[in-house]
Amino acid sequence: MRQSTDLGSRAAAAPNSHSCVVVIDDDEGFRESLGRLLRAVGVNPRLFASINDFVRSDPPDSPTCLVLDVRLPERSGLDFQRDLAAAGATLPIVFVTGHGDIPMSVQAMKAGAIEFLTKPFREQDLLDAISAGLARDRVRRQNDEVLSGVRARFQLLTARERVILARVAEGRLNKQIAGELGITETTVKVHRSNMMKKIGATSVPELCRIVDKLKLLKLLPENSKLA
Amino acid sequence: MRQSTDLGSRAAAAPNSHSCVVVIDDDEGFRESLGRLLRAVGVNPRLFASINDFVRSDPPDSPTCLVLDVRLPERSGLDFQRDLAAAGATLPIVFVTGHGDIPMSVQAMKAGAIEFLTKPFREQDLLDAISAGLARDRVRRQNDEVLSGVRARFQLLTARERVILARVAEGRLNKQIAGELGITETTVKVHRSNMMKKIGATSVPELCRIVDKLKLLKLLPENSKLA
DNA sequence: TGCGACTCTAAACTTTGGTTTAGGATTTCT
DNA sequence: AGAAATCCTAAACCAAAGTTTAGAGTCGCA
Repeated sequence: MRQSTDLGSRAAAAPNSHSCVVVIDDDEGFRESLGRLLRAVGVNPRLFASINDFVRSDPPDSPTCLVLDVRLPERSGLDFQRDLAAAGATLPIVFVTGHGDIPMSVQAMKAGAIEFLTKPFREQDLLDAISAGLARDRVRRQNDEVLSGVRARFQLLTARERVILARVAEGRLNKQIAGELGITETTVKVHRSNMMKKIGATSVPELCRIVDKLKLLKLLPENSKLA
Repeated sequence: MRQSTDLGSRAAAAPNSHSCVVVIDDDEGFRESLGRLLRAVGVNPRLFASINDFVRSDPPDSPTCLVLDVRLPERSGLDFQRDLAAAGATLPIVFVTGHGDIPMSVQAMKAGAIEFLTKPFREQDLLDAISAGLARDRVRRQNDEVLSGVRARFQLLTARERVILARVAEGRLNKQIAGELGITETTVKVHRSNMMKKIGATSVPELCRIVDKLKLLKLLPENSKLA
């Protein structure tokens, strides 16, 4: 039977060399055996006995997938999942547990877990889930990069330029903007020109796309008092 | 204990009068008791003994939530969920089962189920899930309405106008479009003007938003051969 | 106090967008 | 064959966008 992902496939030489699989489980035997399995398919896992051990370690700088036991000595895996979400970290999580129940699995999946496996499980199922998790994190990281770039350029804008940006993206004419802000059309044109250069847009549609990205992060206070 | 949703709350007189809760379960006793519960909180449920009974019935025209047993005589609830998704119907589903396991619940949640409850369950948990499902379907229906309107207007466009639409939304100048299509700028202006009227946009940003909605439905063939 | 950033303005100019009017050529359907 | 839709074009015109140059007023901060 063919597997549909790259992990565990002989054809994939080292497509995951720049990825990070974190295993957190208090059972050392399981941890080590999982470590061997992962190394066998070409990924270099980081093994931890507890969540705190992981939290204290260096944060990974490559696409990451967590393999997490639900029942852990300090915090439970589900609690940790909630904490991560509250902190804005959306790391993909594959839960693995020996003593799970349906409400647990449902809660985990509702909170965005990639997979919820019960021991014993088929190795390929875990590898597939990890592969999916890494793929998701890869996409998230790419989006984050783009977004942080846009956000940085937005920070370069003056208060006035931000207002102009919003109005232009709404489709208002220079004349209308000038009237609404109580300034002349020439001034609007100057601000607009400077804004477009700073934000890095060469056309209005391009500006719209940038604004859409910013809005996803709620960075624009919609209608600020600056108007 | 206070409930966080409208269902089962005394304050909600009839906020769900225009909604449809479909119960599919082969256990008549359970079906009827669930029906009484739902009527008690102000919703008028439709009860079915099998999936085929529901499929043969009139499709609901108001926000809908399915309450589905996983194990059913003909098709399993999970199979039905997959069939619905394949058919493009994204009805919210609340699974209810007496004989579930973790893989089942994980599969259901992965496929977008609202909730997966095991009998016996707390009534309020079910009501909360139904309420969440109805809310999701309400949002989906609103989006669908907007989208079908946009799609209908897009269908009014001629082939040429659709090309112009795409280029304008990309930020191309009339001069560039004319050059790329091998026609004069005047012609582009005429097509563009007609296109804007037909699609119902009064500004380029407005056009961009419309195009974004269309792209979500993959209606625009990106780079068509008409260029 | 003085520098720098921000905001605003005027005037003159070029480019682009948008509309109208008045056609010609082609295809499609009845 | 005739009507309708589509696609194309020209000329002329007005509105809007964008640029440049040059300068004035305000504010905060070193």
